[in-house]
Amino acid sequence: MSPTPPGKTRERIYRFVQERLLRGAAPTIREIQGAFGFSALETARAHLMALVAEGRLVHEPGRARGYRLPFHRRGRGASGGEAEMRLVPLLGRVQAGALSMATEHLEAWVAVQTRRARDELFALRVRGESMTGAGILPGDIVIVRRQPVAESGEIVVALAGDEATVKTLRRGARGRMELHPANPAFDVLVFPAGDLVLLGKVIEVRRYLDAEIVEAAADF
Amino acid sequence: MSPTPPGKTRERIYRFVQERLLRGAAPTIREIQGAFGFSALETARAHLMALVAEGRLVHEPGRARGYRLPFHRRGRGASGGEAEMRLVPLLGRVQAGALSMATEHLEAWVAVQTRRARDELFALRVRGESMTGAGILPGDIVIVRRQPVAESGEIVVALAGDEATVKTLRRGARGRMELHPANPAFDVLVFPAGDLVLLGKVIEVRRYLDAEIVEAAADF
DNA sequence: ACTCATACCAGACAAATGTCTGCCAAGTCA
DNA sequence: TGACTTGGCAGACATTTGTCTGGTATGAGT
Repeated sequence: MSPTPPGKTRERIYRFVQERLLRGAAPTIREIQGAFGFSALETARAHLMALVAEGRLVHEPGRARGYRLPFHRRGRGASGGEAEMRLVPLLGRVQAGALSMATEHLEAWVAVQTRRARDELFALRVRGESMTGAGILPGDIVIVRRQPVAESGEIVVALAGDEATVKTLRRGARGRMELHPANPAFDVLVFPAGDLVLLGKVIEVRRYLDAEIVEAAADF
Repeated sequence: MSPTPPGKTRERIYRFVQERLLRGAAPTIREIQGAFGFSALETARAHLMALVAEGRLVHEPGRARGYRLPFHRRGRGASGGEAEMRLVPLLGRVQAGALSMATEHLEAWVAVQTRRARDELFALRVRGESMTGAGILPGDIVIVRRQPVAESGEIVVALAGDEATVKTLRRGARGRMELHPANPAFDVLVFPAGDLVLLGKVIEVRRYLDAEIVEAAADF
C-alpha cells in the first residue's frame, strides 16, 4: 500500500485543518499539500473530500479556504429555541428580609443566556468555602432562578439565619430539609418542615479569571 | 462628504469582519463590497487597510481572506468601558486529563460579556478531572481568549502535538514550559522552550446546572 | 487473474481573490 | 484659496486557490 500507515494520514490532515481553523483560518489545499509533503494537489484534496464525505468537515465548493467544522446539532431543532440574552443583577449579598431583592447591594449586571424569558433570575457572589467540593469556589458567581421549591440533590440558595447561603438541598426524614455543604469542614444544616426559606435554584456557576469583566452597575 | 455617515461605515465593516471571523472565516473583499453596496473593490479595501493601520485588524498580504483579529491590545482602548455581549463558538471537548483529541465539532454559541471587543474568544468543553483542584470539573465550559503567550500561574489551553489540554502554566528552568494539573493524580507536562503551542488563556469558567441553556442559537 | 478501493503523482485549467493605477467629489484646515 | 484628507468609483492585472482529467502502485477480496 502506501508508504504512510493507512488512515493515519487522513487523521493527521483532519487535525491539521482543525488546528488551523482554531488559529484563525482554514488552510489552503496547497498548504496541506506542502505540510504533508505531497507532490500532488489532488492527494490532499482527496483526503479533504473524504473527510467531508465522512461528515467531519463541511465544504463550500469553489470558495477559498472553504472548509469548516460541521455543526453538531444536538437536541432541539434549529429554529426551536431562541436563546436570548438578558442582563441579570449581581447582588453582593442577600440578607433576610431582603427577599424583595432590593437593589441595595447591586454589584453589577451579568449577561445570561436563557430560553425561559419569564424566569426571574439573579446572580450572587459566593462567599466561603463550603461548596468547594462541588467546584464552587469563593468569589464565584452563581446564577439563580427564583423558585420556592427544589428537588433533592439540586444546588440551591437558601436563607440560613440572616444571610443567603449556597448548598445542596436534600430531603430528610419527616419532611425535614437539609442543606449539605460540599466540604467536610462544614456542617449540614437541618430545618424542620416548612422552616427553610428557599430563594432559588442555582442554574449556572461562573468564575471570572481575567480581571474586571463584570463591573459597574451604574450604566444600566 | 460621502453619502454614508462618516466613520459609521468603517465601524460596520469592522463588525462585519469580526463576526465573520468568529463564524469561521474572514470575508472576501468582494463580499464586503457586496454587503455594503460599494460599486468598487477599492472602497472596501481602503477601509480594511485603514482598520489594519489602526491596529484593529491584522493582514497577511496576498493571502485569500487574509484578515484576522489581532491578538493583543495595547493600553486602554478609545471607547473605554462598554461591556458588550458577544456570541462565541463552543468547540467540542478538551481532554483535560490524559491525552486525546484537541477539538471536536462546533457545539453551540455562548454569550460572553467583554469590554475588550478585539479579543478573539472561543469556548471549550472540559473533559477529564485533571483540574478539579482548581474548581474546573468535567463538562465545564471554559471561555478562552486566544493569545500565544501567558504568564506563569495562569490557566491556559495548550495544544502540544496532537493534544489540547487545560492546565496551569508555569515557567520552568531554561525556558521550559510546564503544564500543571490541579489534581495530584495527574502528572506535570514539561515542554522544551518553544515546543508548547498555546491556544489561549482561560478567562472564565462556566458550569450549567439546569439543562440546555446553551445550545442552538446558531445557524451559520 | 480480475476487479475494487486506497493512496499517491502530474499537469492543465478556471474561478476566486488580492493589488494596482487613475480619477472624482466633498469636507478640513492653514 | 489651495493643499490635503477622506470616501468612493472603474477597470485592468496578477496571484492565489480550487477543480478537473489522466495515470501509477499496492493491497484486499472474489
